[in-house]
Amino acid sequence: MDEKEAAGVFQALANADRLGVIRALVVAGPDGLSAGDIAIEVGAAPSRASFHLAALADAGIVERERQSRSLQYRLSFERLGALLNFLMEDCCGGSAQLRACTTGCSCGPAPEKGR
Amino acid sequence: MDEKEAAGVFQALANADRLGVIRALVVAGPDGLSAGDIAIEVGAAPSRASFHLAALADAGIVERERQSRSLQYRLSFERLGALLNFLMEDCCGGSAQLRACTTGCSCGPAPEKGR
DNA sequence: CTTTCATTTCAATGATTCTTGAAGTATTAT
DNA sequence: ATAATACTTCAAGAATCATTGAAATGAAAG
Repeated sequence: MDEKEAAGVFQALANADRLGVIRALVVAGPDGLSAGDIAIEVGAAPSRASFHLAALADAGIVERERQSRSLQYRLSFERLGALLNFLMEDCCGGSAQLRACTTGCSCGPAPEKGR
Repeated sequence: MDEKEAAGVFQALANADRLGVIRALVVAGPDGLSAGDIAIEVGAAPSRASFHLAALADAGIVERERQSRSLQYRLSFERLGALLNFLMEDCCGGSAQLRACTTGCSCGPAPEKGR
């Protein structure tokens, strides 16, 4: 992932509705949620929800699959993880200082360079 | 950090020039860089660099301090770490699945909820 | 085959964001 | 004081993004 691609993924995260979608999809688990349920969950009209889902799908953050009438969306943890890796490693050089500020992660010592 | 604030910080990261600024500031270390040096580093005209630096400063990602004639910018690792925490913990509920996709971090087991 | 349901796409509009060059502000040197 | 340096702010225009409601598509049911 290069800077331009990462910028696109960050752009996809740069919206409260879309972060709400992600939160809902994490809660929903591996089965995901239908577009309609997501729309209700974030309190947006169908076309608005669809617009935001398309932005997330374009960025690769969500994947969709038709399930009879409805489209089921689920989160791409791989993609989200790749973005975090870009920021931590490629952009910030695995900075120990940044690592230290990331309390959500019970990290051991910084990994060796080039692993 | 709530969804709206996080969206603002993601917006600040949603630009290749600004990611370049961050990269340059990580490399520069704790002393940071002057606005002029940053402009050269990312290959942008002064006013354009200033515009992007203002976006980063508004989002709290960089801090600045006058040093004689020039303004010295440095990265706020705290702020960047807080964003990563928001995504990992508040938004994604500390998801083991996301953790597993974040190879940059040599994590042990997921931290207990509410630590 | 027509209707219904679920969702997307379209079109129009308004709001933000980005870029550029010119003008303005702060700080130091002569 | 004047000039030079280092930035920022402003103004105008182009580009992108978001919201709304209406129309179109795809899948299933009657």
